Amino acid sequence: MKATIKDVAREAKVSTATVSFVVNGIDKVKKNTKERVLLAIQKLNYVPDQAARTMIKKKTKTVGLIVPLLTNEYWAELAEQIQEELILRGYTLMICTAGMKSAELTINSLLERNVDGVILGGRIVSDPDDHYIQMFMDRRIPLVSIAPIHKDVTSVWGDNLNSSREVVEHLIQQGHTKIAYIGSMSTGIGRELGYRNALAIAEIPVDEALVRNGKSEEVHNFSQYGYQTMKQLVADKCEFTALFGANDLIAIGAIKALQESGLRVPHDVAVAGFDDIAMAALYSPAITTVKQPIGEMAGSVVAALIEQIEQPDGQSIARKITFPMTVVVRESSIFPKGGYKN
Amino acid sequence: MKATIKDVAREAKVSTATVSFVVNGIDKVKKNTKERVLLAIQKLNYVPDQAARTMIKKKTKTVGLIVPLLTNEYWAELAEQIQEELILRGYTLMICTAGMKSAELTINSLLERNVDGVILGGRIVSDPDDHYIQMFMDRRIPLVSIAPIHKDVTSVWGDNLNSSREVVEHLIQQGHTKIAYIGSMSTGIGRELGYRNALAIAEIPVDEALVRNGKSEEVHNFSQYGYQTMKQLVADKCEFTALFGANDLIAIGAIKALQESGLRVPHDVAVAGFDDIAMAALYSPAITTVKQPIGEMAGSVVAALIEQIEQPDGQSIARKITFPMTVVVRESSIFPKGGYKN
DNA sequence: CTGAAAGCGCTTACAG
DNA sequence: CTGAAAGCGCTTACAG
Repeated sequence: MKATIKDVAREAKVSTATVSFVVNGIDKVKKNTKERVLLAIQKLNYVPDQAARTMIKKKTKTVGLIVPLLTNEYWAELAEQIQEELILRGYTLMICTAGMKSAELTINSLLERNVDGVILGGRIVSDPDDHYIQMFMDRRIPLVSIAPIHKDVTSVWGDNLNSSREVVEHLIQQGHTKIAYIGSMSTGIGRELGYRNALAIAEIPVDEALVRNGKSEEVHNFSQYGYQTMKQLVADKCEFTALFGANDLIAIGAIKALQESGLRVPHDVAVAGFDDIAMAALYSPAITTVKQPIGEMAGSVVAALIEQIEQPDGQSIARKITFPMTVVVRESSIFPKGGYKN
Repeated sequence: MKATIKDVAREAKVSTATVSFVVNGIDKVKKNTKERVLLAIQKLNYVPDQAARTMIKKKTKTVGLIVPLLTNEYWAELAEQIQEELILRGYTLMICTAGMKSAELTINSLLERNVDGVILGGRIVSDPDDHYIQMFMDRRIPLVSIAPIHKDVTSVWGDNLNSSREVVEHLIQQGHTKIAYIGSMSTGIGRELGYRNALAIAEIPVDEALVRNGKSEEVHNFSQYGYQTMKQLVADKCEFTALFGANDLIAIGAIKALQESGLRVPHDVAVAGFDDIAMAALYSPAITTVKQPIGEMAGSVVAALIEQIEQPDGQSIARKITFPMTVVVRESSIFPKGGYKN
């Protein structure tokens, strides 16, 4: 049988109020009493019942996270970090993967459960009209996002533009001038702009044939998209000696395609990706990429959300919080001994 | 102000009990009365409070899933599939990653939220004495696991032993006799036994120097573990022409180490992994592995759990449900033209 | 500091 | 059929 606050009170020979004070860290209880209560809690394996608490407080201490999918390591890691941050602050996380058939049901379940707030990991793919965003806002559910998706929603984001510029500048410094770009709607415009800016600063004209941008509907699977797009680039007989892929999975797919076409990386084509997933270091060749400060971003997004939840009258103007990111140079872009053949 | 059942009762001039009967479709109420109540509900925009209901019914329609971590694609996919199955049956999923610092807090939150049931994805790493399993069982929380971790818990599992035997037999058929094994506590004993059985059937004596088994405490990061262990095998000057890694990440880490040591895969060493994560097909070389039927396993584990939740008096004997798995042969183990050098 | 007691909004025996 | 009432497990003024 599950122990209740009454059982603990009886065991510790105090009132339920005192137990409640101890459990909630309200500093009213004599040290001696407190210890007795803690002992009883431990002995009975007491865990407070959230439902009862919720009924009184009208707060569920639950936050929803909507991500496109979990099988992309980037989102998986973000979800882990966000959960960690939330749990330390006493909140529970409910994860929704918006890429599944059941997306609508999952998102609705957030509403039914009366979550205290929602973190949006990018735009909800199945929701072109921001229908859900509007619904959350109508219900006054605090909202925060990982990408700047709506002018009234505070967002946390990496500085995609500048870090993309930096990684492309790294390729340029390696002697490349014919640099291809493979991105998609869902990797965001910032990375493409960074690519274009780097070329502009170096006074290299952009060859639009080398810029490939998949519409998000087409891109369910980044690595496959990278693979197919690179096959296409090769089939189109495009000339290039380097590639900037808008994320690591795209880059890995592209490398696979290059290798199948008999092109070596980095000897024939240098490659850089984005995100620094674990596989970037493990791949062969190890992939030059950009590392996002996921831990910090998770902390920031959680802090912003909890601020909104707990101080609803505070600053309500939506902010954009931008984090710097770091270029990580690895084998896939390093100028090999003997130089490039082109 | 939100309307309560009392407001409705007053409005309809009945008792709260009658309102409750109407709301819950309990057919006890005279048609006339019922209509009056429905009218009042509509007028007041009454929505029952879930928290209050939960407190009495002791059912939250929520299920917890405990996985070691989310950044392993295998667990991420399993989590996605389980969520999909649950949501279609009207349940919400709460995911806990047991590998984080906050593991204890997260698991406790499952108890606080009074989940109706728990799915254990393998043994909880931080819980050597099955303290949590015991706690769930003590509280009569329906429990189901993805690996056979406890004799009283129904489990769903792939047939590790036989599929491991098959993949090692594939290596043997390729002409290999000196086959190394890298596994760990957390990948389970079945895969190692399959390896041993394959050798035994082929009458190849096991060279224990080639069998490496990390204790689970040491193995936080499979790919790194595979990398280091392979470095060690090479440093130990062990003779082998093939490797069976107990999962794909171990295999990938090992390949990385082999390549750094100047050994080519599969020319000098053939490699096979396990799980068929997306990266297995994308890696270079593509990795021979074993594919688990994750969708079916998720469906099965959810069905077993919901059966326990909704028919607690039904079959209570713990079952072991085993799924067959498929060997997927790819480049990393294919005998190259010209044969092996040893 | 600590306890007795009044709820939070709902369900459910138990009477009538 | 319907109502009065006893909880579910917790929090929180209000006394002492």
